[in-house]
Amino acid sequence: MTTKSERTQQRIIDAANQLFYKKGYNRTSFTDVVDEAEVPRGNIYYYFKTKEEMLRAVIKHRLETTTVMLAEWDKSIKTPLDRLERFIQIMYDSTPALLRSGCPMGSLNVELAKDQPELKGDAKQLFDMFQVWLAKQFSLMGYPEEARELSLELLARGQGIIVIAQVYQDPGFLERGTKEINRWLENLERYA
Amino acid sequence: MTTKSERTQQRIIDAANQLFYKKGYNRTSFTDVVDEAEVPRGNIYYYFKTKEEMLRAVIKHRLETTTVMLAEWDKSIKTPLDRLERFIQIMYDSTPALLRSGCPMGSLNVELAKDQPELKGDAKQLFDMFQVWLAKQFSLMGYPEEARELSLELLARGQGIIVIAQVYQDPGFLERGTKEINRWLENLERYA
DNA sequence: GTAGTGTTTGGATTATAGTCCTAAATTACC
DNA sequence: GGTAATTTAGGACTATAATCCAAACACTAC
Repeated sequence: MTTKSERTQQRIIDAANQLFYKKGYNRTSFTDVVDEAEVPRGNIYYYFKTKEEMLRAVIKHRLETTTVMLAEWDKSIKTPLDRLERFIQIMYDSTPALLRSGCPMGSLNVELAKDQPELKGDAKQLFDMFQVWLAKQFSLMGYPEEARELSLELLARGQGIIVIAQVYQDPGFLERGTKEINRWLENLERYA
Repeated sequence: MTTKSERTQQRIIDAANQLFYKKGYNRTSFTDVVDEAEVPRGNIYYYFKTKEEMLRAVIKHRLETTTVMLAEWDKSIKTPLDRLERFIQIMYDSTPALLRSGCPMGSLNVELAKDQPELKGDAKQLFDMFQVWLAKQFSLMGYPEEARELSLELLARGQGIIVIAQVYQDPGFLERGTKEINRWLENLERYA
């Protein structure tokens, strides 16, 4: 059972998570979080002394939910190709959010990479988690040597497509892009 | 001849341009700009009443210098393939800056797209300028129908590679990525 | 039921941001 | 050379941010 305190903390993390995504980390204020989470002004400092701490909690939360998601995929999806395509699928499924606010992982990294190196290190973990999982799939698919490079290439393709689709507010570009990635993956499988 | 006032304004724009790139727009303060440009605190408001205005001036400046650069390329480089490869070349040449601060155009758009729609419109012009020029090259190369799509694809590839290279601080990935783009362009040329 | 720890409040405090003002200095023009 | 317009200059002002505080409340263990 969860205590009330734990639920409050979770409400804060959820609110911060949303706001960091929609407005960016730096443009999100404590006031924003407090309003969204509906906790009284001063209370938030009981849970997070600084904004950095809050961001780390948000990243931790994202890592946890992603871990669960990937583990489920590992269990429920049998072939590495299908798993990779499932990964691409979330891009397609998230079209509205991606057009509005970009990639939650990519845009956070781009923002923090500018001149907040300590926080950047934390945000990078999000990429690492996907990168390692993707590499495993490529490895299983028959590309153990190229696995890392292929995983980075897949991530890069996704990031690029999302940036351009967002700039041009073009869901079609996102759709064609994901289709093209799937073709690429299927060819890799074919010639493995 | 340039007046002292014009030179001061240019110094401000240059300083803002640099800072917006290195620290991001939102994290750059007037104080930062004032210090970097070495103009007295209050003087800056004689030139730019608001930060938005300053950003627009920076974007205008970037558009102007880019226009000049592309016009020069048009003049000095004969074939569309060579022009496209020249474009890719600047990515490779800018490796250190890209690893440090990302793509000046991409990161600005990603930042402003979050929740500053008015400014986002201005930043988008930077992409437009390249997009139109790239499309022209693809058109000349023999792909008039697909020109726009190919230009977006090229931009997307570039953006993706830069994001990943920055996240992983991996100049090699950037190098291999640009090489791969060149191969793709040469194949397009071959089968035009 | 009382002590003690954990939690909740709202407002106070401090720092920093953006913006404005006014007077002095400089430049441009008749 | 003198007057008007432009530019400089530094500090004042306001808004908003992050952070802290101390008193109240609530729950748990004895």
